[in-house]
Amino acid sequence: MDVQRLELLRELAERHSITEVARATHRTPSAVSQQLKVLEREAGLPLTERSGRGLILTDAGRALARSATNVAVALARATAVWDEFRNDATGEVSLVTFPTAGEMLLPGALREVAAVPGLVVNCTDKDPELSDFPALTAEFDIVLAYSLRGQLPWGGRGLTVVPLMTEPLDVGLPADHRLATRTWLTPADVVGETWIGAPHGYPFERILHQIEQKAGSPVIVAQQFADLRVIEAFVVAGLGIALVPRYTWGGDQPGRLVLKPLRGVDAERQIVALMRPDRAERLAVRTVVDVLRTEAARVQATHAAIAPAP
Amino acid sequence: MDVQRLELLRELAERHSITEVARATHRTPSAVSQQLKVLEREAGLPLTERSGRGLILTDAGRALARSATNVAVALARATAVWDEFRNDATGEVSLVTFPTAGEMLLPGALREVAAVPGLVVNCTDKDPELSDFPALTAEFDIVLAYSLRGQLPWGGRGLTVVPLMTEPLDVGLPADHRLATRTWLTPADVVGETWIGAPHGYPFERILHQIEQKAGSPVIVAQQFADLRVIEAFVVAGLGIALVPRYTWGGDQPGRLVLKPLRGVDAERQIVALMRPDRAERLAVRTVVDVLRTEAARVQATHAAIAPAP
DNA sequence: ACATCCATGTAGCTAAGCTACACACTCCCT
DNA sequence: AGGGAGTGTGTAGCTTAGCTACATGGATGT
Repeated sequence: MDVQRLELLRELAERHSITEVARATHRTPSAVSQQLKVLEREAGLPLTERSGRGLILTDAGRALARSATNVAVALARATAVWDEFRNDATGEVSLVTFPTAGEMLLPGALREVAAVPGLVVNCTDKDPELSDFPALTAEFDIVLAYSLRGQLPWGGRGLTVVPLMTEPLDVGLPADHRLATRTWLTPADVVGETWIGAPHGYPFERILHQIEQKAGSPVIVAQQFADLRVIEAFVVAGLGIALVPRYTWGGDQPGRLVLKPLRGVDAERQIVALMRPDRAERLAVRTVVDVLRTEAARVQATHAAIAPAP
Repeated sequence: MDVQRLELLRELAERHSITEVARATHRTPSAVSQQLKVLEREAGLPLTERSGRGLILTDAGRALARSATNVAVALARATAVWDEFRNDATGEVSLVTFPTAGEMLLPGALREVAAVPGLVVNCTDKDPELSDFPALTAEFDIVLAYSLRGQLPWGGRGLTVVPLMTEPLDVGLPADHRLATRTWLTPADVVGETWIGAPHGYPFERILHQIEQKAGSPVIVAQQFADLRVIEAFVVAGLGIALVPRYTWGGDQPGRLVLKPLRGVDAERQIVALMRPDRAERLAVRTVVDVLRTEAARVQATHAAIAPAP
């Protein structure tokens, strides 16, 4: 069976539209349609069926698309093998990050990457809801994503996930707050406070729910911001307290914002690299991921040194 | 990378000659040569080098050929997936067997296979030396082979090996032999006898060596035959004793030939199905192998019932 | 030294797969 | 209801990858 056609089917499984597949593969929709029709004839059973004006895969189609992924992985691994033979981690790698990880990891990582000649990394930042991370793998080689402990929204979807670090989420307080002298806090300590929260779909929301459950009373969320800088400004202004990622909080509020660890709830997030399995095999991609891993370890070690965990 | 070209490289790794690859893939040598040249240009480094009038693979070429096998496996698995969807174990499967296994397993197995419409099995028999079994996988989908315990001549070569049964090798005696009343024998019992052996490269030879080692004196091998029927005839004629596979000995010498188990040496052989990994994934091939496995179990159970092991 | 077997060039053809355009269908919005 | 914008799918025609047929040059062995 022709592997190109399988590839098209696999793209269709992700993009849910022939037009989109055509755009992604630099082809005409007609060409895609024709090739899928040939594939269907060879298979001898329907792989797609119309649903409204788009079309969706049948069970057989989905199963075949899954196999197609394995083929793509084997193929990518083959090209990686000979890239290794030439020691040639060359090419373009596209990466999308959420803001805080971009700030924390990318500058250091890209400095390392610059040492590899011919390796180009194109970065963008997006601030998606938690559930939207997997969809980005269709567009980008590497997706920096986060999740809370135990929660794996990208499990079972056949994506490759490489853990980079786990980052504690502390409680950010103004320096003159009544709790600012404590070494650590419990849900009961903070449940009565006014909170600066995050919009729906962001993980911090879940931790506030945990605090409510542990303390037995609801928290008061005054504002909801996606941008951490804004949140920090509000905290410093005394308008509330907030959950702040320990390694990521801004140095632009020195002395005016203090972080206190939270005990009794799983207050940490996992930062991972999320990839389509075939793309994860490319030597250039693997090189970038390796750099990210060491950079993450470096950041974590640095913070542990200057402020040892309680 | 084009998978067809990788396939050609893989064939070249096995057949060691462009002409042979061309013959096997129904192409002209020129076409094969051109495609390999394209592959080499894409790879950016030499994959083959001339050796005399033929050519051999470079290290890079071999590594790439190995990856090509994984691609072929993934691809074969994909076509198997949709064959399963259609419940369509159709096609031709070629099989080569050594004589005794062919006699023991194939009639029953092919009767089972006949129940699957559209599944055709083409069988041949060959009586190769032990070391020649792997080469046959280039030509046949399934190779029935045997090996002694602990010995795996086809390990590390990337072949798929499915165990079918382990068959004890007993000592065949004429019915009026002085040892014919014993229930089992030791190396010391039989080392002084005159033996009918097998030619070089056959596994029985190794067991005779083991007998010599255990008993401490050399055995006398009078004749060397490959065909078991001939051996049995010589034994019945009182010209010597011989190692005889327990499940395979002929019923054409009823009462005139008795088998006695041998203790103290590893007197058994493993009968396995040997396949190229990609071919092993074909649904039709897997179906035939499954039938062979159950048939082997049936034969083994039947013998255990009529003559329980000591 | 000649015959033989090999890989590999070159010219030319066939057919797979693309684009461009036209058409049919579903949805949504006024 | 009825366009308009979205979808997938046919048809005609072209481009080119990849094949065959034949010729060439190097290595082997008698």
